[in-house]
Formats: sequence, structure tokens, C-alpha cells
Amino acid sequence: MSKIKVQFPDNSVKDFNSGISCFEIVKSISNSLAKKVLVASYNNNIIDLSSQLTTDGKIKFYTWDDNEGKSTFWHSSAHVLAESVESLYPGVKFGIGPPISNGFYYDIDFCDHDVSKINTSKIEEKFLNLCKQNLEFVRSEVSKNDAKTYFKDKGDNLKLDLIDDLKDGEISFYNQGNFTDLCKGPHIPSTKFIKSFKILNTAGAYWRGDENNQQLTRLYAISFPKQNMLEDFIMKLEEAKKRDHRKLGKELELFFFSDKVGSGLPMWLPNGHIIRENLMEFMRNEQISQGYQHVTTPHIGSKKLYVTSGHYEKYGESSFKPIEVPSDNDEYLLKPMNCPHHCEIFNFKPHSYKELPIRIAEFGTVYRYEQSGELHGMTRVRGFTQDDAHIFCTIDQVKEEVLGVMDLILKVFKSLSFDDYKVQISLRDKEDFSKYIGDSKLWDKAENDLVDAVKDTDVKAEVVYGEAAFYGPKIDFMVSDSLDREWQLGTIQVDYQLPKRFNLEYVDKNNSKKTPVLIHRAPFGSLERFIAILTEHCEGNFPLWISPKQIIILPITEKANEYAQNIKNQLDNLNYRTSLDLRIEKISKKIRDAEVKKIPYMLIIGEDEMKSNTVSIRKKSIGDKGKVKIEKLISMLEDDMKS
RNA sequence: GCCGAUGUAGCUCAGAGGUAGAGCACUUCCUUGGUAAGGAAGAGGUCACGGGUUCAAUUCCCGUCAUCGGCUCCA
Repeated sequence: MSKIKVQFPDNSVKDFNSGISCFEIVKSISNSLAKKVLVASYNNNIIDLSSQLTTDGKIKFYTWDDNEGKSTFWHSSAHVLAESVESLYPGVKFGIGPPISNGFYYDIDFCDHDVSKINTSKIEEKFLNLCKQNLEFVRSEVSKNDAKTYFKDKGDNLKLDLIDDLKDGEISFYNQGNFTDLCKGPHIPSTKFIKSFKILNTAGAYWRGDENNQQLTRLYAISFPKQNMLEDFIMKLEEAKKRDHRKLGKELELFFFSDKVGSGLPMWLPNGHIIRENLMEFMRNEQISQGYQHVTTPHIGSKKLYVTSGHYEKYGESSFKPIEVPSDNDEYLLKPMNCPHHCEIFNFKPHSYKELPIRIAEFGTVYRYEQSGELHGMTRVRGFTQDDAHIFCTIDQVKEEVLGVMDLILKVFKSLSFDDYKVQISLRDKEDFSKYIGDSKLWDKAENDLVDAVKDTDVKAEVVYGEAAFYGPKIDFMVSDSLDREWQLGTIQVDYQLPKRFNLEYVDKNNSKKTPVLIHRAPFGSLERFIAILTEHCEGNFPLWISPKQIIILPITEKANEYAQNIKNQLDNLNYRTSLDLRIEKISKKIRDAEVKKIPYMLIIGEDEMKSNTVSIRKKSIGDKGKVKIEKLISMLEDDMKS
């Protein structure tokens, strides 16, 4: 019998008989690993443990602790979910059922079954029942014809649709129990590994992600190799929900929405306003030091402005309806973006190349008629304020300006401890250019400029095709919310089109007229969304410099009121946001209330402090920091304000 | 916009075909207490809105609006 050489991750090599399965190999090296291994890879191809090896190669085994193991586990779970659903709701049709970052889903056409009557606990019961039966996942290679025949007989048009895109000779089925699915695999050996399972939610999802197709029912679910893992997961989910900015926004009185004002139109309450103002102040100072000039433009603009920019044609449908005015033929739009206004500001007077780059910044409030189903707390609203700016520069300056903006964005993220962000370079769709305006050569240049600029930094960016704006490519900074939903915050966009449309010009060295390049950029993106994410990241415990309420003074008895008021006056004079709790309540009650309000500093004042001319500091979530003189307190506060 | 769920006091939630309840918050009174909830009393709701069924609807049905979970979209 011929032998093969198999190399292990520690680089050791062993000989095995050709045709040995991955599982036999793992069993030969470690019984304990064999018990928990879920899937293997050979020469970097991920394969079933039952796969037989006939060539030399490198082997690797994956357990639940590896991403490969988890996603295989969840992928297999999706098949069991399908089997459970099919047994309870005969005749359903299956779309796709992939693993995702936390669990898996299956898109299902429930046909004549009433979707609103789906009994998830019945499905869960059936699922766990199937797992206990220790059903093996068995792979079989099938011809395209046989595959088609199988699903034609079954009446599953969705699978037939999928098979159409596959090549003959590359089609495989997996079977477990009474269920066979079209699937390239691999899978875990059997259902016995799955010990807990829960359907998390149901949702509608268009077939193949296209809204012109039928809508299927997507079941989101998760499964684990141990029961307590599910409990931990659910607990973490509950914890994450406590950080939700919509919940905290209400509790901390940051903002709210009113039906009477309108859907998606946030109202900033005094506490939230303070956060906004501080972030704006911070950004304004950063921008001034980077050579930006701030401007103010109106909230509405002539419709013609947006026809010129091309935005009206592209987004007119998803804007608030134009405002008609009786006195002339013009119509006005609630400003959906600031760029046309800033282009007009550039046009106010002629410019020399010596002035460039000109950086025009504005905290501009814009209004967009977002689809009703898209509104989401403060992260997706219909009226929001961008920390917007437009940089007008020469073609040669683009890269340096992009780098400058990246610096600024990274500084902002760092200042607010956003260390978990993703950078995405959004380029044109590879095939379909019809969505974009302008000369393809200029697009190439703009795309190269962005990619080049990112290469000059330490930032790791992912290139995504088809995500560019209609006028140019962009670099987006994405951050996740407490429930792992990704949101775009900062953005940098290179645009060769808008300056042309607005006939922007500067005079170059040779006294000839040139068109500047426009860079759109916003580090926060939208203040609304940024504050939402910031709130979730710090769970409402804002850094001192942002915190709406910074200090609360808690006198123990009425005897300390006067002294407390005196301390408050001193802190007021230093512009700290200080409040005083004069209620006749026990100190523990006052402390609890201050903790719940997430006020960073509590100053507890009783007879001891009055006598020694001190205050007792209690820091939120940390506790008693002891008695200090007021001067010491002030220097502590000063230090804290810097972080 | 689409699929599904939800909408009861300021907040978090119970409840039932015969016009509503708890806890917290609020008001008043008592309590002057040293590091996360002192006690008592009181006040608070067209049960999202509009139709329909019924002797009777907040409850059942239909529609609208809003919110939530997704999908699609995102200048």
C-alpha cells in the first residue's frame, strides 16, 4: 500500500497509508483532540474529517475554539435547522443557510404556512431531538443533472436557482437523517456535537439580496457544543442591550423623538446638547490647527443647486419634497448635503494656486428622507449634523490632504478610545459603471490616490468594490455598536466631478485656469450617529470633558449645605458642570441616584469635611477616594479633563 | 419601501369582552441619616390613532402612525 507524508502544524511529518481519513489521523496522534475536533484542512483546503487523503500535504485540525471550527459547527447547525423546519412544515423551500459571526441563519420560503404562526419552540425541540440522534453528515458528489432532478422532484425552485450557477463536477450534497442539502461543505462529523440551540429572531430577506425578488423568511439562530455556552451568550446579549444608546439616551436624558415633531427627527435635550457642543468645540479646535476655515450656510438651497451637483437626479426621490415658494418659479430643497453650498463659497472670489488647499468646514445640519424601515435611533435619522468640510486642492495635493484627514480622524478616534474600528476603501463596482458619473480616467486617478494614501499609513484597510459614492471613491471608518451592527462614521471622499459641475477654477503658475479637486470629509460623520456609538462604547460613562454632569455635591445633613454651596461656587467659577443635591435624603440614597445618573464625581460633605476644610471624593463606579483639600480636587479634575 | 413583532401612568412592565394595576419617578408629611434605594399618604392613564363587530371594545377584526428585529437603500 502506498504511503503519504503528512505534515502537522508543529512541522513534524508522519507517514500514513494512502486513503487514511483525517479523523483516523487525529485519532492516531491524540485521543483528547479527536474527541473535540470538528473539521480539518489539508494544504489549506478546509475539508470534512471523513475525507480520505491520498497525497502528501499539510494538515490542520480545528475545534470550537477556532473560527473555522465555529463556522463549520454553525453551518452544520443550519442544516439541522432546515431538517427541523421541514419536518414540522412540509413543503417549505430552502434558500441559503450560512454561518455568520454570531450563529447562522436559513432563508426559507414557508409557502402556504402562515409565517406569523411559526412555532419557534417546537422547532427548537425538534432540533435538539435530531442532535441527540447522532446523525452523521455524509457528503456525496453529484452531477449537475442529478442535482437538478433531485430538487425538481422536491419542488425547491430556490435550490434549482442556485444549481444554475454551479459547474457540473463541482456539485456536492450533504445528507443527515432525513434531509439532503445542496452544499459544498465541509461539515462537522455528526449532530451529537450540538448540545444547545436557540432561534434568535425571524426576519424577512429578499432572495439573493435583490428587492425585486420574492421575500423569504430568515430564521436567525445560534448553537453551541455546551449548554452553558448558550446561557452565557444570552446573558451577554442582555448586557449588550443595556448599552443601547436608545435606552441610555432616554435614561440619561440625552435626546428623544416625538411623533408630533416627526419620525427620525431627533430632539437634543440639555444633557445631550452639552455632549454635542463639547465634541464640536473639540473638532473646531483641531480643524483650526489644521488650517480649516469655518463657515455657516443656510438649511435650504435652490433646487437648481442640486440639479447642478447631480444629487437631485440621483437622490431626489429619497429627499424631502421640494419647498415651493409663491413669488417665483424656483423651488427649494431642505439641504441634503453641504457640498454645493461650499462650492459656491469657493466661487465667491477667484483663487490662485498659492491659496490652495482651501479647507472649508461647517457643522452643517442636513435632511434626508430615509426609508421608514431604515430609521434606527440616532444612528439613522432624517435630520442630522455633519462635521463636514470640503478641501479644494490641486491634483498633486490630493494624497497629502487625504493623509492629513486620516491623521485627524485617527486622532479623534484615539481621543475617544475608539480602538476597534475598520477602515474600508470603497471603489467602483468592478462590472457596472452605470451608477457613477464622470470620466473613467479621473476615477482611476482618484481610486489610486486613495489606495496610495492608505498605503502610506499603518492603517489596515479592506478594499470593497461597488461601495463608492456616485461621484467618487471613498475611505470609510466603520465602528460597531453594542449589538455588533457596523456603522460608518468618518469618511473621506475624492471627487473630480463636482468642481467641474460648479465650474470651480483656480489660476495656476502659468496663469491658466484649472479645475481644483474636491475632497469631502467628515471625521465624526454625523454627530447623531457618532454620539450614539460613543454612548454605547462608554455605556453612558462619558469622559469627564464630555460628561453632561461632571460633579455632584452631596451634603450629608442640612448643616453642610452652606459649605457645600461654597464649594459649588468655586467649581462653577472654574466652569465645571456642578450640581448640588440638597434633598433631605440619606447619603446612600443620594449616592445611588448620582451613580444611576452616571455622574463622574461625587463630593460628599459632612461635619468632618467642614472641620478639616476638605471634600470627600467618590468616583463613579470606583468608590471612596478619601478626603482632599479643594486645591487638590481641582488639580485632580484638571488632570482628568485632559484624558 | 418590504417581511415579522410590539404600542397600557414620566420610566420599566402586569392585566382582562363589562371603561385599569405594580415598582420606580413625582407631590406632601415624618425622618438630619457617613459612601448604591428610610417610612407614610397622595396625585398620574380617551389603554397610539381611526374605523368595524357587539347590548358593551382598551381587550376581537381591519386600516393608519410610531417603535423594535431583519432585508433593501444609504449623497
